Amino acid sequence: MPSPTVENYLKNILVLTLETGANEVSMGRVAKELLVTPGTATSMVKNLAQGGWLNYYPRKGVRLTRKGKKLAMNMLRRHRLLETFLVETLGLDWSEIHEEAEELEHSISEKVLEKLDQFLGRPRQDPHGHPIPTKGGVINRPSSRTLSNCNTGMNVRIDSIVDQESNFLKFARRKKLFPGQEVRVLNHEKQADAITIQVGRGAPFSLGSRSSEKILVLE
Amino acid sequence: MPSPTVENYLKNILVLTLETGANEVSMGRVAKELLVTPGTATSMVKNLAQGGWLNYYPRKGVRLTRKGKKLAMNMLRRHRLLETFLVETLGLDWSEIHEEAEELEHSISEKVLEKLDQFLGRPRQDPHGHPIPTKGGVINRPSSRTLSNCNTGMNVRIDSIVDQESNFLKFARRKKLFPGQEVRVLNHEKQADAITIQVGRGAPFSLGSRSSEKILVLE
DNA sequence: CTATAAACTTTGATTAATCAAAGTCAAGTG
DNA sequence: CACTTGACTTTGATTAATCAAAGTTTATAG
Repeated sequence: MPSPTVENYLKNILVLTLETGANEVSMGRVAKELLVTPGTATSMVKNLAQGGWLNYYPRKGVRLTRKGKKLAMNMLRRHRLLETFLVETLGLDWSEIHEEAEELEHSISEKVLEKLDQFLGRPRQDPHGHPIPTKGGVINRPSSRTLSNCNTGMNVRIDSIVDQESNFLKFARRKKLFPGQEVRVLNHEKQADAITIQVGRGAPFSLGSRSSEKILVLE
Repeated sequence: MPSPTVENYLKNILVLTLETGANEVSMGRVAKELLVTPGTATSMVKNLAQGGWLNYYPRKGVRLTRKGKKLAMNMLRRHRLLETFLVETLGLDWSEIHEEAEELEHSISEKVLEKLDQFLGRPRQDPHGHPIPTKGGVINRPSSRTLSNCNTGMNVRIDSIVDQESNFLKFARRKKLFPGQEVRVLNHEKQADAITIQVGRGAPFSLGSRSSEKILVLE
């Protein structure tokens, strides 16, 4: 329902708030980011306030409402998934993908996006290393603990698989190593460079450190 | 440069001319196809004539110029390549792809389109069996001769594979049955419902009529 | 407490695409 | 030939997004 312009304003305002830390953004910054004259930004922002996307404090700035933030997060998700697709699947150059995604993000449907996410193996990060918001509109700050630094006896849950290489992902799928799965560390011999785990109630098996470093976990 | 609306008018006018055989299209048909009121179609068509996309003969209809036809063919190419991608790669349902492609075709760049074409293996037909125009804007009328009606001793070249079902395509790829390949018909026993062929200098093998009907060839 | 600069807002105009409704034309029918 | 019908065109209004230029506010420097 919202126009591409609305989507753009909200996405850019979100990015500005994430960048600056503050959650209010001045009109000057908005206008500059969107490459429009200040007058245009003011009148557009009034419409957005009218639509309940954000709160507008004249001569102060704007702040996204919950509704606005949700939409903006979704746009960010679209953008970053598309960038991932363009690099990973189609092999476009890093430098070209931003503009391309900028266009496509407005016309891809929720359904196609979901299929794309699935096709890509639900990546957590885009090619620039930026986190991809979830469908629910949350940015998962990636866990810094990997399976390779868990000790014998620990029970952890898989957060994500860092490697997007398809052979590794196939292997991971076969072993049921995917986000959300419970993993029990049966044995970790640092010297042997091997960790023996059990996924759910499956048969135990071992991984070398190369592999176990790619698996991010939560305790 | 042309707006999505311009692209839509031209593409739909092209499709109407292809469907009806005639190369002039009445305003009534244009308005109905584009789901706008007749007045809207008239004024839009005047703009298009202004831009050199088509010739407008009041109370008669419109006819695409060379320039208009070129753009329209390009839109058709985009549409059909996208439909192919949505079915083949993302596994969307046949029934959903038209609307999706209708949106995406306006925002995908020439560069991404080219990569997509490459990724898909330069398909000749979309999932509905419609031919995909070439980059040059030409529709390759598919050959009407299939491998199933070739006789013993003939040498033919594969034009395209009609079936877009991925298992069949995988099989075809394994057997090197793809557009451009030379095929020698070693034996065709009509009664046995089998044709024995040799692709390039490969080992001979046989196909039943179900399969050989899916392979269009040129003599 | 003014004066000025910078930041912001208002105003009025423009563009593309659309509709509703009124007007016009062309083709037959009686 | 006059009349009706259907197809098409014209007219005038509307909407979203934009700019340029004029106006207002806030902060700061003297």
